[in-house]
Amino acid sequence: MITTKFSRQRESIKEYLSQTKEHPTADTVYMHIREKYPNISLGTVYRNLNLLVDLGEIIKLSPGNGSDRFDGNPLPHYHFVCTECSCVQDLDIVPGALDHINRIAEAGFNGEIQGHSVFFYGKCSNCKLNN
Amino acid sequence: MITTKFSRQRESIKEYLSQTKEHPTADTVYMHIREKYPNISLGTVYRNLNLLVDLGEIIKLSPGNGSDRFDGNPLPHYHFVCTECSCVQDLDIVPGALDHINRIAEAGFNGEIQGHSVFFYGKCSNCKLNN
DNA sequence: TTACCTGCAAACCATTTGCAGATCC
DNA sequence: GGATCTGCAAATGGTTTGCAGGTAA
Repeated sequence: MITTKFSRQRESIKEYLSQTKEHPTADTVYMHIREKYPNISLGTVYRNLNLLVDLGEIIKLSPGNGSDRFDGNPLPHYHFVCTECSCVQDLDIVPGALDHINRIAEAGFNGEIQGHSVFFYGKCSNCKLNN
Repeated sequence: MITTKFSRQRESIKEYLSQTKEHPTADTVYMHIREKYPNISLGTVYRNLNLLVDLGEIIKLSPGNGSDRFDGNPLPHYHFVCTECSCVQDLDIVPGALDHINRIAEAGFNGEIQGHSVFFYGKCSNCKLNN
């Protein structure tokens, strides 16, 4: 069990993440929180982001390209990554709509499939228009 | 277009990858190639791995945890990552069996879905037995 | 001969960590 | 008062890169 004490820095990070749809990197979070708490350090941002992930209050995304990103919505959902501008967007997929792929994967596999992580790639609506 | 000259180091890396099922990290590749070419440098291993990826002869996997891994089989297929021992294994999924998820993702999305990357998580057969 | 390739070492980038002091409860 | 938190700066780990000398074609 993880014990925590109140911290205004952590509160601010949580609030920022819950209100943005940008799926920011740790550094972007740092930039934003610094507007309110100019003395906050990048180390504190990383520590709190990891703590919030451990508490299950936010989610960490590792899309492969570059840095990890963070999502204030801890409920299971899927993400899209634009191959042109690298933006990350939530997808509007019915919860459970992809659960069946675990069974497909489990056929002919001797271990135990417990979950999956999926990223969809392509062009976001902006990049689709701009060329 | 990428132009290349023969290199015994690159040949050796390609051969090692085509023959192992370990999905090794760059460092593991380095260890193995060093048995035959003790003077090879890690930089050269990285350069050749990236070159082979660009040539489409191997595939780079980014399972999120720790370092990237490399797969000598460039044909599209899916992977399993063990949450206990972190091993990576090929899954025996019929080619195309998951193509339909792109259409699920595209419903209600304004951009253009061109592909996806999926990792399945759970316990490998070994770790399933050993507890 | 001239790309391309190599080893080496330094640089880079994202992330983590040790420390001494501050803060919450 | 004691555990948790902070800023700072240094350390870490994975990967890339500049350079000067080698090698394939």
